[in-house]
Parts: sequence; structure tokens; C-alpha cells
Amino acid sequence: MQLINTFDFSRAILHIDGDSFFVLCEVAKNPKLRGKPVITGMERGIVSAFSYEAKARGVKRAMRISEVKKICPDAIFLPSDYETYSLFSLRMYDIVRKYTPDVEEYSIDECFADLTGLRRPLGMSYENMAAKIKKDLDSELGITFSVGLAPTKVLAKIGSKHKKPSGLTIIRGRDIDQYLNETPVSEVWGIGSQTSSFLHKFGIRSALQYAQKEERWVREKLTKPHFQIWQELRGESVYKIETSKKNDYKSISKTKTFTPASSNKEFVFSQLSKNVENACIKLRRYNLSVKKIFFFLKTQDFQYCGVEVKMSDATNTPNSILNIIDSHFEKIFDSSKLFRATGIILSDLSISQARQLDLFGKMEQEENFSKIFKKIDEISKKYGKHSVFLGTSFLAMNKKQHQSERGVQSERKLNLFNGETTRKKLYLPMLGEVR
DNA sequence: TCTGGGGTCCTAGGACCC
DNA sequence: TCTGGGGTCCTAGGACCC
Repeated sequence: MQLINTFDFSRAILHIDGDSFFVLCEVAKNPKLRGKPVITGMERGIVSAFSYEAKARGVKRAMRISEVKKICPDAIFLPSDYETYSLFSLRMYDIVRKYTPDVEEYSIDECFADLTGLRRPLGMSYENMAAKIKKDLDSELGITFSVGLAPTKVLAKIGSKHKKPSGLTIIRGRDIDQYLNETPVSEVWGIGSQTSSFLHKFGIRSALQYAQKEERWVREKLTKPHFQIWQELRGESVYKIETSKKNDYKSISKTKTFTPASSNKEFVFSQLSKNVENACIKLRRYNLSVKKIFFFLKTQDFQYCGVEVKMSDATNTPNSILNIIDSHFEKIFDSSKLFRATGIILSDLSISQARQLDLFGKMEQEENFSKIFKKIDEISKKYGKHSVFLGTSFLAMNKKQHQSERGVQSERKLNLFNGETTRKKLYLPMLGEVR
């Protein structure tokens, strides 16, 4: 194949991937865990991340905790501690930024960096930069990373995946074919199961076979994202490094599965109510308001039924959303079915702004709610999330809440509530509106 | 993969307009 | 009422990611 890129690095893109990130953060927190089969995700009942020791025993992603106990009785289960992982994540980005400002915070345990043009200023080869960054990360954070260096993002991803854990893989222009030949097309970043099986029909199994297809064929048979991947595989960099920090959302969603499944209408509604409250908390944190909602119920046999509603005015308070949901809830709830989860997706988001009063005083009411929830956000900041919540969420709050939270917070919560009196006093008026 | 939770982007096709 | 041609905007749903 004649690659576009005949020299080693037209661009030097680094991809850094934390090894079993959540678990290694836990080990860094508590060194006694080192060398043991550690598993995170306890609060969800399924495996989220697992140590290499657990992997060696046959533990897999998304496995049920109960399954794990059978094959690995000495496994150590931990709840996810996102605050700690986020701190490690920030430190990871900062260490890489000591070398270049062009860092993309791709996910909690991954980032990309563009090293192009830094050989002279830093006085070292790209290979040495990659090795040094990895060394800094490993030693400063006490956890290991797998690193790939290549001319494009897609190739750098292949590199970091090539040798794990703690690998450093350099894919020079002239090495591309060799690495692509070893990589199944289904493992390429951005090629999922649908596209893989489509490509299989044409005899394309390796990434190399895909990269060698004629441009015309790719353009005709596939869509833009896959065409871009094809370009990237051939060493032509089309994906830029996104250095801007994420500070807004196109959509916000909250879904929660509960066990056992339930056909109790009030209970299912309260689950949804809690999700709505959580989604609105996030909405307000980013100073956003929503105009379109989609809420759904998931039955025990994984059927979804949902309703989408467009609102005439943007809101960021749960009660107005719950009012709407309440008027459509009958349509999707069926007491002869068992439900296992509820969810809400907020889309058509915009920056919240002061609204003008309309003739009917509706806006004024919305403004007042907004003020109330602003206060509630302050209280939550002080006393912990869900120190105050809507009456309609009560059934959902009550149940699991205390197990997963730290004792201190629970106590405070109880004080603030002091039973049901406080809640009723605060929320009965709204409750009346909602139900 | 018998199924947890949170996102993004792209495209086809309909609605509507000239 | 039908026929031509061309454009924009919006939405549903697919596909993919961590």
C-alpha cells in the first residue's frame, strides 16, 4: 500500500490510557489492596472495573457481583469513588500539560496530546517525549498508563491498546501496515459491531484490509465518520485535538434501575421523580434550562415505553417537569407489567436567563420556583445531596439511600428532615400540584 | 455482553417554502 | 390540480464511545 504518509511523524499524537483506572486509583489510596483481586462498582451490583488479578480469575466487565463471588470468593468489592478518580484524572492532564498545552481531556482515564513540533523546543525525539511523559505519570501518580504514539488519533488509540498494562507503543509511518494487519477491524476506535459485521460481508477482517479499500468504495458504502476513520488509519490526520474544556451539554439524562422490579405506580413514579430531580440539579449546576423532555419506563423484559414532550417555556425546576410527566404517566404505566428502571432525558438545552413576565403570571410562578430551588441547591451544597427533596420522590429516596452514603451525611440528613414533618411542610403545596 | 449509566454525532426523510 | 426544480430546517433513529 502506498501511504500518504511516508515519513515517520507528519504529526505526533499521543494517546494515554489509565490501566484499570478506577481500581489502580483505589490501590494508590490504599496500598494494602495491591496484588489482590479488586473490583469496583459495588453500588451498582455489577463489575465496573477490575484489577489484573481479578481478570486472571475470569472476571469480566458488567458481570454481576454475585457471579464474581462464585469464581473469585476472595474478591474485594469497593463502591466507586468518583471524586478520587477525578482528582487523579486532573493530575494526569496537568502532568501532560507540562509538555504541551494541546491536551484533550477525552474521558476520566484517557487523554490525547499533540506533540507535533516540540522536538526542538524540548530537545528530544517524539519517542523520548512519550517515554518521559509515561514515566512522569507512572511515578507521580503511583498508577500505570498505557501509551500510544502515532501520526493520528485513531492510530494512537491502536498503539495504547496494543500492549497493556503499562505499555508504550510507537507507530511510525513505516510501521502502520504491520500494526493494522494485527488489529481486527472491530477493534478500531469508532468501528462498532454494526459496521464490523457489514465489513465482514466484504471479507474485511483486519484494519489493514479496511485501510486498503479504495476511497470510492468507502465513500459509497459507508458514512462520513467511517470515511474519516479510513483516512486516519492511512496516516492522514483528520481528527483534531479538542483542547476546549467541556462546559455545556446537548442533553442531560438520568436513569436508574431498581431491584426488585415493581408494578407499584407510586413507587415507579417516585423513581422517575428522583431522576428528574437529579437531572435538574445538574441542569442548574451548568446554568441551563430545558425545553424538551423524554421520559421512559423500562419493563422487566427490557421493553421501553416513553413519551416526548416539548414545552413552550424553558425550565430548570423539577416540579414543572413532573407536572407534565404526571399528565402523561397513565399512557405508559401498566400495572400488569413489572418495571425495572425509569429514566429522563432532557434536551434542547439553553443558558438560563431571566424571563419576562407573561400576562397570566405563569412566569412569575416559575421564577419563584427557580428561587426556591436555588436555595435548595445551597442547602445541598452544605448538607449533602438530597438533604431536601420533593415529596413525590419520597418512596425512591427512602429505600437504598443510606447504605451507599457515608454515615456522616446520613445523620445530617436525618437532622434536617427530622422525620416527615419538614418535608411535608415544605412540599405539600407542590405535591398537590404534581399529583 | 443477557443488558448499568451518561453522552455525542450523523443521516435520511418529512415539512415547508419559493 | 398537476407538474418541475431547488433549498432550508427539523426530527427520529442509528451507531458509537467511555
